[in-house]
Amino acid sequence: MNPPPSPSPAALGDATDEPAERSGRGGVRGGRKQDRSRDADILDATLEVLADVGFAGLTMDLVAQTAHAGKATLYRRWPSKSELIIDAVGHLKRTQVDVEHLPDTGTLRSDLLALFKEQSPDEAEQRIRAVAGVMSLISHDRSFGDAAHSVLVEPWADAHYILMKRAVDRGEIPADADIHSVCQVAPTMAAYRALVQRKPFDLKFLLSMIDGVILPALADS
Amino acid sequence: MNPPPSPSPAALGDATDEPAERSGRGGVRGGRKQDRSRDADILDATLEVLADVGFAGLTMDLVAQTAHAGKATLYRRWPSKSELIIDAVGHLKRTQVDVEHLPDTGTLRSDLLALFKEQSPDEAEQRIRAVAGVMSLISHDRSFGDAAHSVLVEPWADAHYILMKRAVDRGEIPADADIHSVCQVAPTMAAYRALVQRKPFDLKFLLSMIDGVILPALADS
Amino acid sequence: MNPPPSPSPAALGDATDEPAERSGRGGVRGGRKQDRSRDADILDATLEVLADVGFAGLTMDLVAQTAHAGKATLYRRWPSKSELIIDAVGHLKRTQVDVEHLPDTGTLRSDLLALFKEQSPDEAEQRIRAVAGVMSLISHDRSFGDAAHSVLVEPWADAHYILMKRAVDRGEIPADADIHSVCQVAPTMAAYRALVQRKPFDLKFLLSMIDGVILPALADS
Amino acid sequence: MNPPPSPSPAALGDATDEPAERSGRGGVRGGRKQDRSRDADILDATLEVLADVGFAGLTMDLVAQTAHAGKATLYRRWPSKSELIIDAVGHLKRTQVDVEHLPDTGTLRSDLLALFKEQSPDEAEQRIRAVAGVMSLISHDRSFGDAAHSVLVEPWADAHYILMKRAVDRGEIPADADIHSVCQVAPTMAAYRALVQRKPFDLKFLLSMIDGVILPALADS
DNA sequence: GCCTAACCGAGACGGTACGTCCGGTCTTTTT
DNA sequence: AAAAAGACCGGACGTACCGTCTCGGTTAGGC
Repeated sequence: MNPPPSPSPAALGDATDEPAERSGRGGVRGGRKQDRSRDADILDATLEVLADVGFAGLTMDLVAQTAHAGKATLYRRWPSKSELIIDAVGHLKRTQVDVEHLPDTGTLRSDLLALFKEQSPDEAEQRIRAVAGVMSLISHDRSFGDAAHSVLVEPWADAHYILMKRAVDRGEIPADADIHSVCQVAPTMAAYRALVQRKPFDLKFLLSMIDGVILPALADS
Repeated sequence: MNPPPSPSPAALGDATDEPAERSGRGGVRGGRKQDRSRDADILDATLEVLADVGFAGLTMDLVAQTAHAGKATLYRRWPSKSELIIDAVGHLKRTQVDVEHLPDTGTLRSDLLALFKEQSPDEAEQRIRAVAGVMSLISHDRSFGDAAHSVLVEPWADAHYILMKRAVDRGEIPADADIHSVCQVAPTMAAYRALVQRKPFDLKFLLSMIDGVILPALADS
Repeated sequence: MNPPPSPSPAALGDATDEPAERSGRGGVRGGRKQDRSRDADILDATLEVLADVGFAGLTMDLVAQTAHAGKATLYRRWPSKSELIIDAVGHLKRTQVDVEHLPDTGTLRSDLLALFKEQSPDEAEQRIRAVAGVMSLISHDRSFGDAAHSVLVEPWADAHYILMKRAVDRGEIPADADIHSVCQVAPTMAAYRALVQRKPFDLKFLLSMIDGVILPALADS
Repeated sequence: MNPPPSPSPAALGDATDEPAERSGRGGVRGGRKQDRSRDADILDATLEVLADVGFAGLTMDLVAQTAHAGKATLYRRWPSKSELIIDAVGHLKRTQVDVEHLPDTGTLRSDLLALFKEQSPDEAEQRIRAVAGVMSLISHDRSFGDAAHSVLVEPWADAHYILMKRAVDRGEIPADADIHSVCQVAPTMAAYRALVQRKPFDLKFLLSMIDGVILPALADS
């Protein structure tokens, strides 16, 4: 549903795709290759530091030290602290919803509830705190919003979409329901709650969404 | 529905509540009074700088210079940069929704559309840009989220609530609909769009909300 | 004999001698004064650090920390590390030869020897090590050579000059001797030994100078 | 008088003196030989860079680039930047004084003047600038002082010694004069002038030395 | 002629210091 | 005592450079 949002420092790779364009005399162009395995180390270190000391306490020196890297290595890959953090947040996405093993209880309502209960509160908390801690970056870099969205909302909207599609397939809800719009509601409002209001996405709120908005919106007219 | 969100520089008031504690002889307490007219100048300067260089480029020195004030004058009124900016955002005129003169066209759908078309796109844009520009503060100061919420979402949720209540009253929608939950949907998702995704809250999106979520959710079951 | 070689950060003081030249509206021009007492603190800290860790180990952060100052305070006064160190070396000069109390033994030879023995070997060693440790700066800044010269050679040349003048006055050496040239010999060669060859300025070398060069050059022709 | 100052890259030789310690089976030791012709290229490049940007602006990357060499090639030959520069200075052609063809005009005074006028001002200037430019190294490496001394002072002191010995031989000056000490005076003070004070070693100064110090010191007592 | 090891240019790497900038406090002078 | 101006401390930023290590490729030897 959402294409992989080109995550990482691409500029360098692109530039070296074209060898021997220096001068007419043959293009010697050697040199040690950039060790791309450092990328992941650095991004992991960034997330670790973020979790440890928060955004306010994150410094490039600390990241470099944690990743056992030189600052120059960081700046060779990312032009600024902001870009590094944005990439690191984009790196979070892998740990998310397992679309292959969604709950299948027979009714949409219990499916949605099961999906909510399935996730580890700790992991969710950590993910939200990481993203919330760096909301600062929204004003620095437009693309941060996309990264945050793709981490916090899209996977859940996808999951909701699948659950609703199944409900349509088994005739639980009418085929003409706008499940594309409805599947966005709970994940988006949960993210807003977490990021802006800093209130937990708890069961009470989820129930008000499911029983007050989602299921009524999908019911037979 | 929402209490007036305590808007202003509180630190000072607290400090000056207790004068004359210097010597025992009865309150020597003299000296020049704080010139409260500077408050507005400084807040205006803050907003001006925010508009000019954005949050990332905003410095206290720059605000002081723009307001033709000394830095000490700023810190005498606000304890930190964050608090100043939060106050400045709270200073944005809250004249968004005139609850006394909401549209009344006969159907909920056209009421909602009329409410949307009523607002000046320019003012809305400015308000959103100002708030979005300082989303940074969310990670610094918890209360900023509340300020943003009360500026961007609450007035609209209130308006939606009133319109839906009217629809209930005239029998257009069933009395047992959870209008309290539904009235949050469009304003919240619009704010999320504006703040996180930085996409405009346009008619197309509004229609998908109204026709895909809100009206179905409020229809007879 | 040698005029005080304008030692210190003068640029600022000069600039602020002329008030009210900002704009036509009156020249408000307030602001905290630069605390000149920090100058000496910082120079002392610089010399202390130099003595402790040597030139190679001297960093601006360390100087700032030792002086309990911010780095900005250092850079407000000196434009670079080199300039600071040069000034610090120029600051050494006060501890030197006491021209008022030169030895007076009756003969030039024993006067010169007494002058040599008078000085504390420790202080001399410290002074030489400080200067030698920062000879690096010679290639950075031309004026460093002057500072080193005025610290290491001029006071001694002055002293030698006075001793030789006395010898002329009492008829020990002829009046037409070029004491102005000869008084430079021992101090200059001692400095060269100390700075370039890193050999001590010991008694053996002094005697070879006095008996091999200075006294013969001043003897009756 | 002065032994040839061991000029060159020793580290390599030492390293290759002990081959075949890898495995027990008898010294597999093959491989390409070090291309010693690069040595001179690199030293020349070092001197070129020194002349261009001075010691302060000299970086190993710049030398490598100028010599069209890799940095590893530099460090394979010299263990540090200092050592490279010292070697480069030692590489300066030592063809200053032709001991076989010293002037012989009949008097010591005109011999000394002739020796001074003989040298090309340009070459002398270049040599002094090169050495002065790297005086920095004195604080890093003790042996640099010896290198500078042997380039700038010793050849001239040797020459002066020979001229004075001749003057003794032909009876111009007494045999008991300490010509060993006196022959050091002018060369040393000239070097000090050039290195520390950065003043030229001009005729005026030379005359003050010859007529004010050297000749009086060597005159009959 | 082929294999192997050390060489070579190029440049990424870890580490450290530089000089700049900014937040929040304190000082000087004026009102 | 509050105001404007700006110096002050502390600490992070992004850059530059040293000395090491890695890359792909080249050049001697020994077989």
